[in-house]
Amino acid sequence: MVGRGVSATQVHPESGSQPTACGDCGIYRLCVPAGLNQREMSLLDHIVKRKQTIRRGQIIFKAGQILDYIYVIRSGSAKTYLTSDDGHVQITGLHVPGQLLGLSGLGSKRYSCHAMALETTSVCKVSVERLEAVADRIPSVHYQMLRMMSDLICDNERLMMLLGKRSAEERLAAFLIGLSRRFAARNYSAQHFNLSMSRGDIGNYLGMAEETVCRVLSRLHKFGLICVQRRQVSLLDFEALQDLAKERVATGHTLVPT
Amino acid sequence: MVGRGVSATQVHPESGSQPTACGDCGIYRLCVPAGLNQREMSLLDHIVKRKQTIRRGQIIFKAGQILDYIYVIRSGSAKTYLTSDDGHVQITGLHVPGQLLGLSGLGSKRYSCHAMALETTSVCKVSVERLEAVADRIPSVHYQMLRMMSDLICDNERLMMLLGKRSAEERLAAFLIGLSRRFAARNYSAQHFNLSMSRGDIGNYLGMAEETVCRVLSRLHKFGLICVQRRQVSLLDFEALQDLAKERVATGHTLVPT
DNA sequence: TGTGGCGCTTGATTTAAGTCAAATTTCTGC
DNA sequence: GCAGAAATTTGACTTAAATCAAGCGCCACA
Repeated sequence: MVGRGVSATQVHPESGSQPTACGDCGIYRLCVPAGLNQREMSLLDHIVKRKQTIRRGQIIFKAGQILDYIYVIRSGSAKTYLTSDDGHVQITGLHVPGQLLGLSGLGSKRYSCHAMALETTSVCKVSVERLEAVADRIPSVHYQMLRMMSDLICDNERLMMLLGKRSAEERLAAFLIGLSRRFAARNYSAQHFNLSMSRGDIGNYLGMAEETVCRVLSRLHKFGLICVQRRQVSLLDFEALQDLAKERVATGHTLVPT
Repeated sequence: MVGRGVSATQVHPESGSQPTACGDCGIYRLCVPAGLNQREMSLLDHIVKRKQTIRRGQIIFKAGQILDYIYVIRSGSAKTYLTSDDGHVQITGLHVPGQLLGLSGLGSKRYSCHAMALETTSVCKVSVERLEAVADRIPSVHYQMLRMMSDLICDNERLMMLLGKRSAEERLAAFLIGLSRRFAARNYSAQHFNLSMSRGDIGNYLGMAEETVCRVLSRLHKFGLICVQRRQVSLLDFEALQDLAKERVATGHTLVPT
């Protein structure tokens, strides 16, 4: 059984410590300072407001606001989403430690989407103005920014592939595998983790009804591919999940109860 | 009746002329040199290989190849797409004049997707290596790159909103309106234009079957919102299309034949 | 100028997933 | 600890869109 109420994010050795310089941060390889030398990193260090804590459900920024800060997730997670005039909401991203929030607004100087913490989340705040000043002096910071943005675009491309034309089962399997890989890259457990989003949010993100998310999760559980209890997930058969996520057989290849 | 076989893209005053400096290019405001001064633009001018012509169906680059050039569409259009190991294809973008191709590969130094011309298309080729050299000397070029990438991310966010959870009718209406707006921004006709993609491609892009694209287009035609003949489209009732694209009424609000 | 083929269209049928509804469990604030 | 709210689950039914299938029309190329 999976430990109840113990979030995977609490496993990280970093949490609970005092604000740290970028070089000592557990995720700096995934963050802006990756590839900078000592001197460059120290310049960056000076413009980062470290370790703001944001509670679950709290809004980090809203679409349309002036883009004053870029946020980096240190621990926890956040969702980004758009809302249309008719009240429809679309979640556009699920963000985990090491990811930057706000990049899509750099062009217009305004946030292009809303961002909300999905759990208690620790972020670094970087003033855009000062970041630009530093970037003008250190070309590699510019390249880091470009890298992170192009990575974001690649993520979006992959997500589009997922949303394009796949069954609910395939999408959810791919979603779980993708999450697992991202956690693995951050030294969290790839097998046991916490879905910080509600069923409704997952459904919105993946383009299916909340009830469908429940049903598919139940089915995957019943067939022993995963174990879900509320928001705790364990991936039991990674291989089978991968097959489900990738394979496209012409005739409806789905799991059916015996 | 819409002129048969005359592509909207041929309306542009630019086409047919000789290679031009960036400052004389009809779309420079949408392109990298936007906002540069004379001196900066002239530096950029020197590293641009102008006016390569690519024929319909020709591949511009493939995913995985070393990212040597960024391409800018001068006229025509291109699609970008991903392929998965199982042969599934997902179109991730439809690109029109002024848009850059290849940006998503900047992080990994390899193209992250394939790109193919949808019609006879004219592009500028920019060496990434030399672009980076120029960008290191002219900070504003860096900002232009950032701007174009963040715009691309915004486009993707909006697309995700579209694909998320909307009916076939809404998606197609939004697709047509979006295309129309993009053409308008480029001084092409917002009312009459050429769908450079096949029904199959549109379906793939919007996450629906080819047959559904046909049926929805027919329906929109029958109700007088648009006029379609093969790939020539005229938007006859922009208002109604907008309503269709945006409005979300709880009870299935769709056009039904009397 | 005929012809093969691809792209498009339309109809009939099936089906995956949505919607509605209700029970149950878990969380939160007091 | 308890009441109320929120999240999750499951079942029954409906439906939008997919699939299967066949015919048509335009275009390219011999």
